[in-house]
Parts: sequence; structure tokens; C-alpha cells
Amino acid sequence: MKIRTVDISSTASASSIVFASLRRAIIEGELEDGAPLRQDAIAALFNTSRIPVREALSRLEQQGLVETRRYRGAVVARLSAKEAAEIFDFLSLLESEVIATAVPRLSAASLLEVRRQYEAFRDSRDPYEWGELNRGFHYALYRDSGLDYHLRAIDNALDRVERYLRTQLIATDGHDRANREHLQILTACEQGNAARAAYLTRRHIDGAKDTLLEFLDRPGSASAG
Amino acid sequence: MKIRTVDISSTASASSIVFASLRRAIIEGELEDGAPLRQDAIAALFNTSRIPVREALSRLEQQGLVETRRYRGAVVARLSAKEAAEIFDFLSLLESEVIATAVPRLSAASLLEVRRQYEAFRDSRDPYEWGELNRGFHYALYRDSGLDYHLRAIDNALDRVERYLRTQLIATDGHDRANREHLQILTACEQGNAARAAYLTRRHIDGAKDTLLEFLDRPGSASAG
DNA sequence: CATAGCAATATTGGATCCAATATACAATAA
DNA sequence: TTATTGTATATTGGATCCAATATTGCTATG
Repeated sequence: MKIRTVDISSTASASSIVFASLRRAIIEGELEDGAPLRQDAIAALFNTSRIPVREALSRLEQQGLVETRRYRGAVVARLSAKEAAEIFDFLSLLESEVIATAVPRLSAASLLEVRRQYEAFRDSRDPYEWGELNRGFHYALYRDSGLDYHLRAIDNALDRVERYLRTQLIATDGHDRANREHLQILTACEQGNAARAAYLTRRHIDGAKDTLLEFLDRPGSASAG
Repeated sequence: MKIRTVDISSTASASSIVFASLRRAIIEGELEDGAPLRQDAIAALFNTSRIPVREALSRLEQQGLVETRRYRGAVVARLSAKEAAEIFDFLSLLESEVIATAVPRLSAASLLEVRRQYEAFRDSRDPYEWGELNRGFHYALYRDSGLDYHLRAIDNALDRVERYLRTQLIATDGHDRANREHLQILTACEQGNAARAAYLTRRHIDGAKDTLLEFLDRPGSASAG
């Protein structure tokens, strides 16, 4: 049939909508570290009952984005600079491995898409878009690796540190530098040089980590948010 | 006070009990791939209502152990040989990194604990203990790395493939071989040779993967469970 | 006999209600 | 006055009830 169909069975449930919204609010930093998440209040916001909210909260907890204490409710998970640093290391390890796998498999179409994503990130001036655009660039690079489990782990890790990433991009010359490094990585991929792409990716992430930690150590620098 | 106390606030809730029990049943293979998880039936088993069951199921889904389709219920997540192979690669990458970080920090006490865990695994004849004991050995080795986020990711990944690991240990000479390799790794750690420990760990996991895939490819070999 | 249509049943998703616990605050005693 | 106890309120965890959807089995019809 020529009809454009939609899989109704995968229509969003209330709990999945609440989950997605809360997740976004947390990783964007709209809800700060340690902010309490009252079931009643959230349910009212979405015109629903507390049941889907509780389901969403327990999923967020499983993912490490919120912390729950029995009978005391949930709060946005705190993340120390040390923990953030570890997650950057985690990303560095995984992303360099994934890109090394992806490069020999990158199709011409994928490379075009990567370049498009590179330009979108480069041309954006809205820091609140950067997180999504940065993921778009990296994801386009990694997709052809076929390493779905790795990609999921990377996504979860990015969720945890996205606020810090934005801090780093805003408060330093992070955006310009990311652009330069993205271009280098893209070039290496176009040349089919997997080892170099992996090396540059590793340096890209390690550098972001170092810059951020340096910034956070400066007394008076506000925490992420 | 001299009273032996217990932190009541961390008492287990119904949903966390259901979660832990289902998780164990799934990773041990008591519930097979694709087995339906009826909320009513599970609630009855635990003498509770469906609410905590639903919370547990959504957490399990978030962790990738079950798959849910709206209005159709949850089933134990299937795992193809290809996906299992990817997860082994994931573990190989992470565990070798973690152990390399841990070795220079291993205390004498930790090394003794590692040896104890090594012996416990070596001396066990019950395949259903092997999963837990294997984790005990590895975890004792990794703990001093301080890489908590990495360790959590490793745990989650192990959850997904534990059934396959046991298949591999039972159906081949896996247990003996694992013991030999564990001893090699332990020795490298005692000698403070981080690079060698990492190399051996990588080979240990890659070897388990290859053995398992070979076994699964043999026609007539039952799937994990 | 095969199949479309429909009714009956089973099952999930969500709302409302109740119980258990924590928190805030007032009352009281040293 | 200050620390402690009791009480009122807020909030979460769980049970029960209702609505939406899927599945199953029967019936009728060609």
C-alpha cells in the first residue's frame, strides 16, 4: 500500500512521555543538581496521576539520573567533578573504539551526513542546541559501526555529563575548539584513516575533560546548570 | 550506644524486591528468552499488587533485560549471538582498562581477597554458582581502581550475557580454562604488572567469546538457558 | 470448508484511595 | 532557654478499581 503508516502500538504512553520530558529537563540543566522531584507536582504538570510519574522516576533512577530515598522522594542526581571526570574517561575509551570500528564501514552517504552535522554544529550559536547537535555529529560518525550496545552506553554516559559539556563549551573557547577538532576527525574519516580518527577522538574528549576540570577548579566558577 | 543498628530507611521496598528477584531469575536463565512476564502472575507470586511489579518491570526494561510492548506486556529480552558477541567485546575493552587502573592501587589486603575469590571459583563444582563467583573474582580485582561508573557498566553488561557465559563454562572446558587464566591474571597483579594484567584480561574475555560463538555455531547446540 | 465479523475474555495502563513514613511545628519539662 | 516529646501535615508506597487495548473463540456466510 502507498499509505504512510504509523505503528500505533508504539504510541507513547503517559509514563514514557513523563520519562522523556524529565530526562531532557535534567540533562539540559533546567532542573538543578539535588532539586527535589515531587510526584504530585509533576503529575499535575502533565495532567496525569502519580502512577506514570513513579514509573518514569524509577526508570530515571535506574539510569542514574535521579536518586531516590524511600519515603523521602527523588532528587536530581548530583555529580561530583571527580565522577564527571571518570565519565569523560569512559566516553574517551568507548568513542575511540567505536569510531575505529566505524571508519572502514562508513558509506559515502554517511560521510555526507556527517559533514552536514558538522556544519550544523559549527553554525549554531545557541548553546542549548549544542548538546543535541554534538550528539548528531558523533552519532552520524558512529552509526555504521553497528555497535548498538556501545552506542547505548555512550548515550547514557552523555546524559550524565551533558550539563558539564555545555558548561565547558560556553565558558571557555570550547565551541571553536570543538569545531576545529571535529573537522580534523571528519577529515581522517574521509581519508579512511581509522587509527588517526580514533586517536583524534580520544584527544578531543580528553581535552574537553581537562579544560572543564581546570575551569571547575577555578574558585568562583559556578557549577553546571 | 552499643546497640547493633540497622538502617531502616534502606529497607527493601516491594518493588526493589521484585526487581532483584526477576533480575536474578532472568540472568540465571530460569526465565528463558522471550518468556512472557505477566504482571498478575508475578504479583501473586510475591503476595503483592501489580504496582510494584510494574515498577520493577520498567526498571528491568531500562536496563535492557526485558522488552515491553504497549498493552501486550513484557517478555524476557532476547539476545542474538551477534549481540552477545558485541557485549563480550564491550566487556573486553572495559575490563582491561579497569584492571590496568587497578593494579598499581591494589592493596595487600585486596590481593589476598582476590586470591580467596580465585580459589572459591576454582573449587566450586556448581555451574549455577559460577556466575556469582566469577564476578566476585573480577570485582575484587577491579574495586581498587575507583572507577565506579565503569564497574556499573560492566555489571550491567554481565547481566545481559551471564546465561551465555555459563553455557560457555559448562559446555566446553571453560571452567578449567578460566581457572588457568584467572591464575595468570592474579599472578600479573601480584607482580604489579598492569600492562600484562590488562593484556591477559583482554585475551581471557576474547577467548571466552570465541569459544562460545564456536559452540553456538555448532548445529544442534541448544541456546543459553 | 475457509474466512470475515463479532462477542467474550484476558491483560495492560492509569486513576483513585488508603497506609506507612518523614518532616515541621507546637507544647512541655528540665 | 533549650532539648524533648507529641501532633499535624506532607509525601511516598502500595492496593483496588476502571478504562483501553489485545487476544481468543464462536458464528455466520460465501
